[in-house]
Amino acid sequence: MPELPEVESIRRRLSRHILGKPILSVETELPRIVRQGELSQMVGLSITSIDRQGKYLVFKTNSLLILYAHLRMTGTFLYFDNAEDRVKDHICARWEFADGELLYRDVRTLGGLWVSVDGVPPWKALGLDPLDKKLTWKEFAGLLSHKKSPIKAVLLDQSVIAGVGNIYACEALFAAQINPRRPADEISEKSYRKLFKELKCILWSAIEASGTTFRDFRLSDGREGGFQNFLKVYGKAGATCPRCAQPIEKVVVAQRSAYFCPNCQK
DNA sequence: CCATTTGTTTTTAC
DNA sequence: TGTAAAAACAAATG
Ligand SMILES: [Zn+2]
Repeated sequence: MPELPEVESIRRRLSRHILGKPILSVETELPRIVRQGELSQMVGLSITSIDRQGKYLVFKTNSLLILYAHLRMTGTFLYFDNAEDRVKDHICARWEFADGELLYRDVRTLGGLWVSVDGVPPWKALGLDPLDKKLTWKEFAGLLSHKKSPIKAVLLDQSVIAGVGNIYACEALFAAQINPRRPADEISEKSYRKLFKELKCILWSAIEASGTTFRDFRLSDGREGGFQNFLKVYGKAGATCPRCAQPIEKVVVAQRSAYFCPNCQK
């Protein structure tokens, strides 16, 4: 499930391979995933930069055209040199360069691509990036602490903080020892300070490890990320808590599964 | 066929 | 009017 670290890992790898190369041809194998415009509009252009906004990827080109992408559950971008073997199944779109090929692969096909020529992004509201160097813990606390919803629901709200998904919300709350069901307005400043620190630490560590491979996620070269080996609670219902050895529980918070230690997280 | 998985948008409720 | 909770939605997998 691509969240901020997985999307960032993809962004970094693609940036090393496709910038400035003319797009010779484009094939749309699953038109349904192109939510706006046509990929064929990109033929002849080259990508000048790749940015990330929350979990969206933003491909700017040497024209006004911008390609936006959201990977949802199982989407990923793959890049292969001409000589390399590559996966053949579940490919939704391909961009051909002189020396290689960019692929969008999506097993469950819930992701989306938007071709925009007016500069209007596909998202309605996106909050701040938790890794924004200018963001302070007090600002972070200010954004969350007036909400009455469970803290986990607020962390997942992309209009508040952009990029955190289920895995890293669970892991950050465990590290900060906060119960995912606790209302956001009942959390102390001290706890918010710890949550902000732990969230950033986990996200940076996950980027360092090239993300988490859980079920379908693969890196841009088809290999797995490494952060799943560092997960403490996500997907570990029934396992013993690494902090207190009590069992990890799985509950539903805001229509999402939440994994936590009832003994450590208050 | 159903449960499960996800983030976002839409709808409903307060 | 605004916020919050719930439902809808996309589609494939086991
Ligand atoms: Zn514990």
